[in-house]
Amino acid sequence: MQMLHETSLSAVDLNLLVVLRALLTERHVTRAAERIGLSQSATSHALSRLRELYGDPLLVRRGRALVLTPRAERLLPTLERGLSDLKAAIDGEPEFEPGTARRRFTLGMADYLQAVVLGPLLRAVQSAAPHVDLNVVSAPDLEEQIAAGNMDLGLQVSGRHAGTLQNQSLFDDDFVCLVRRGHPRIAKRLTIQSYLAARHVVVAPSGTSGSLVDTELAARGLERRVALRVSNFLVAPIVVAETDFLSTMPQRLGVKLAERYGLRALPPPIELPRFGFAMLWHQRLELEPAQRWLRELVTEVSGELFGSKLPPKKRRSVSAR
DNA sequence: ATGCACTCTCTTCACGTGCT
DNA sequence: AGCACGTGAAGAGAGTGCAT
Repeated sequence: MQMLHETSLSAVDLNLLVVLRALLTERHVTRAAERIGLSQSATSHALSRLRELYGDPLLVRRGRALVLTPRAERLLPTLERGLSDLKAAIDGEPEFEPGTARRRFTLGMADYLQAVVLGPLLRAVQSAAPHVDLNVVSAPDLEEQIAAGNMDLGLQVSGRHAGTLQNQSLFDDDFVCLVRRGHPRIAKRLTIQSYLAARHVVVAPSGTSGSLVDTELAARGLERRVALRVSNFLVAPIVVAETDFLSTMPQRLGVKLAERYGLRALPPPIELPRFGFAMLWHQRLELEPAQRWLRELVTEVSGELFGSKLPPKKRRSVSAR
């Protein structure tokens, strides 16, 4: 037989590793044989084959006892881990136990969603799975990252992805307009005239121009003055608080930011289409217990936060939840 | 699919060796 | 002397490769 480092797995009788584990833990051929249900002679022969396989005596006599060689000492933990993994591979995937599980999930979502979802999600994770940690990244190439296996789950605007990823709708959102209190040209209500007259700060995470709002305005033959384009949703309210700029943004975040920065949140002067958010994941993670737990938790948190649907449109006032 | 030869592993048995 | 490991021979059983 060849030395181990020159062979492939197929050339090795993996049952020998079971014998080896018994030998290394018992340090006694007869007891190892009893443990694995072989005769002493067969176990001794197996030890011979293992010695040839490893090119190392593995167990050497010291008086009446057998002691491990340094190679065998180093081998034992690897052997234990490997056989344990093999057993798990045969027995099947163990259930995910959130109460005791130690692992880190990587989630991808824009800063808007981070601001809205992360707080409640972290509280839910901490409560159900105290040893689970999160990495949250704002990746422009979300779907590629998920497909490449770099992310467990991604959240983004529904209907945007055209790939083969699995997806599930989470919640809908509307638009809201933010202006500072005491804005000189915008009174209680936001009219189309004052909307078009204002300077706008637009959030374009991908850096691209044009948005759903501009498309709707263009359909009516209208155009707004986009005086500032930023890539981060959390910058917009600061600009609005310190200038006479106006920002049109997702309502759920907008209302939250209006409270934080002392801004006014007003309904848009024209009907804008509602949009939704969904979570995306790779097909290969569909049945993985830990992934299923994570998706169920995100769904649950989204449901508790927003319900499945917003109230009917045509609201004339916008309030914080 | 079947039969045959070959290989491998295990078992039993016997015996040698080293240690207490 | 007794115990435990190592080695070898012989036979049984299972798996494999190959020819038919």
